[in-house]
Amino acid sequence: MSRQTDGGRRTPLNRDRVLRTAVALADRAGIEALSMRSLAQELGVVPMALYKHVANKEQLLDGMVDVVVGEVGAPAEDADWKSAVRGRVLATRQALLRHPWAARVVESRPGPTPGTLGHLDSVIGMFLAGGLSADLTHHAMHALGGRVWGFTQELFPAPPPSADPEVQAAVLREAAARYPHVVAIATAGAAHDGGSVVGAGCDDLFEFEFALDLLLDGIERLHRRGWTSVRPG
Amino acid sequence: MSRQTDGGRRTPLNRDRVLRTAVALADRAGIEALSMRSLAQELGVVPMALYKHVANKEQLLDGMVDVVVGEVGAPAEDADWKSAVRGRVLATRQALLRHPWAARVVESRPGPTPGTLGHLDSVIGMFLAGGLSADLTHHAMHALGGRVWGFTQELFPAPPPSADPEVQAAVLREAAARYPHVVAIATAGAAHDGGSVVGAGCDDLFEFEFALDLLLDGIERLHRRGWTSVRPG
DNA sequence: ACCTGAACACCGTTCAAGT
DNA sequence: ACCTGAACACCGTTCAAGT
Repeated sequence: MSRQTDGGRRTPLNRDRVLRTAVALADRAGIEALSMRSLAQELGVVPMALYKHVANKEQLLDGMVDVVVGEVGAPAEDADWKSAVRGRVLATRQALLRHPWAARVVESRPGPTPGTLGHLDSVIGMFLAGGLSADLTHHAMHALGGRVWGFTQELFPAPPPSADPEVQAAVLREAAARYPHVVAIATAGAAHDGGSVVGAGCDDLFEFEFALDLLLDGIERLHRRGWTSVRPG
Repeated sequence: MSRQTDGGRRTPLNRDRVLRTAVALADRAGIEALSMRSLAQELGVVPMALYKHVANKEQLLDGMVDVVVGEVGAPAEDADWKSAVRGRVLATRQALLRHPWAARVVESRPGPTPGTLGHLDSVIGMFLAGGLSADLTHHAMHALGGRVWGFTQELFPAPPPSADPEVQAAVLREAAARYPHVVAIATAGAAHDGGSVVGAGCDDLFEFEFALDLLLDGIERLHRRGWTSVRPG
């Protein structure tokens, strides 16, 4: 249904249309369903036609990342550095959440794209504008790591969604014997989500902000102390 | 050369030999060179023979992860919780550094393996033994995120290794115009590595410990304050 | 200038057959 | 019980040819 039917003549391909269709296809069918061949079919075109607009699949993925990065709005101007960074990171998180495949693809890129470099630049600029030294800012960026992109790789994405409550109980009993500590904190920490104990997810935003604030507060403390890295030259 | 030549009769395959050969092949040739077919060839066997010992490639990767996790030694017993966790995390880091592909594969697994669950269990046990509440421990584990595995996904793995110093200078000049903040902290922070400014890497262990200690210190502070998560039930 | 067809060298996995 | 051969339904990418 999304196939082009403009009276036998197709609107000519261009890089932008290729990238946007790829993003839409990955959103709908999952990133594993995105191949040069499936994307070509989606565009009503033969696979080879794509290679006039993207050099190869790697460059296609780079381009898709920049489409998503482009969806992050402009940074706020007025606030202090800490809430400026905080806000920007959380805004990036929102953009990435709209495309479930995006976090994984960003991680998999072997190097920065223009879009991701621009994003890094804007976050670094906030630290520097707040008076942090280039040295502290450098390490702060490393410490934030994946969180600058608005995601954290979780220990494991989702707890197994077992339907039968009897099976759940049996699984839990066996797990408690083998991994007592895991079960202890899973049942304690997940209580707030209201669901069944074993299948309950965590409050992702809470966990994300918990770690983000732990890091930002620590960085602020170092900044106030005039911290510098003392290392052998 | 590594092909079996035991007088025409092959030593029978078993799961352990399949996994260890897969680990060795990934170490030597890279994870992208590991296919069911290349692994079979390495073992002097037809691809289908592997499927008697691992259900599919996913299970092969799970098994490889557990081989690596098995290389992490036993945890230290006596220390306080903070240095116990710190030591265990750094030991895990060492094991993962021996297998460059391992961090990426751990990240890519859709769920925990017995080995990774056991590893999580031991780290959680250290927090609980130190008197942290299950609640705080839960969030602490989330905050540590990938760091419990001994790695952090870097912003980007490696700076481009450009040979010609003239090209380097030109690249730097163009980058400085477009991404001034990135260049500012790259040149400041990388100075300690002694190499050329643009191609210098960072001190990975320093960055890793910087973030790890920021988190552990923050967690310790919350613990001393008797922190609890207050969330709507 | 832009798109196509046919082909190459790969994948993971199946099935039915061999020893 | 364990391994094999042939085949299936895929990949990304090339080359030379079409319009």
